[in-house]
Amino acid sequence: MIHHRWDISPAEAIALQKELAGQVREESLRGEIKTVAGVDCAFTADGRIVAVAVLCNAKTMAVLATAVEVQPCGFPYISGLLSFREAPAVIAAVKKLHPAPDLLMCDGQGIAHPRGLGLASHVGLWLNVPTIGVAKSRLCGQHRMPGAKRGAKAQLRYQDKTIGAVLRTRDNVRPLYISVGHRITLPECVNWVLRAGEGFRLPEPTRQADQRVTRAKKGV
DNA sequence: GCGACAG
DNA sequence: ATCTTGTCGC
Repeated sequence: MIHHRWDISPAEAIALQKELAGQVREESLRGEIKTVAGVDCAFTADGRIVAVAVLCNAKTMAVLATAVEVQPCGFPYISGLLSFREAPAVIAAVKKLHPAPDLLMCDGQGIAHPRGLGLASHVGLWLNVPTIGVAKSRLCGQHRMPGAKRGAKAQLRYQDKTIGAVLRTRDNVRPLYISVGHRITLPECVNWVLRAGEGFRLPEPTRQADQRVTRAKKGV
């Protein structure tokens, strides 16, 4: 269980990431996964961040509950420091979910990050919950393009290490960048992302959160 | 110095 | 992320 301040400088944030990365655990899921949640953020014109968390039945992906969190947002967007901008709101939204999810999918990288601590890993450590990094584009690393069919995948490599998977979730549609967030293995991440979505590029929990946050944003 | 760069 | 209509393709 980690804890630290969020109102720090970019230089301090980088130092903190290097320190926290060592606490990320890449291990098999424990116990039955009954619920899976997804979270996404949106920003208002007046500088506030809106986060929506959606809890789904892990077997049917039916939506069981949703939670919204709105906060003023201070930290700017800096590639590599995304969690310092979005994690506070994401964490608050997920905490409002009842029951707490058994697995969480975050919109961004997990360990597929230059210092090994993307949004999904940071949130996983903070909440001590298994997380998967589900990103729509690459932050770092190299890879070949996976086949065009749903399920095709390629390794995402960085500094001689496999840090994630480039996964095709729909035929002929841009692949997703999947990586371990915390307390899960890469093969399990790939399986859960595939089983969590059939007709869309994004897995259902993430797609629901993405869709609902856009609407929630208008409501305030 | 040049190019890359999650959301 | 956000500003934004119609349009091409499976």
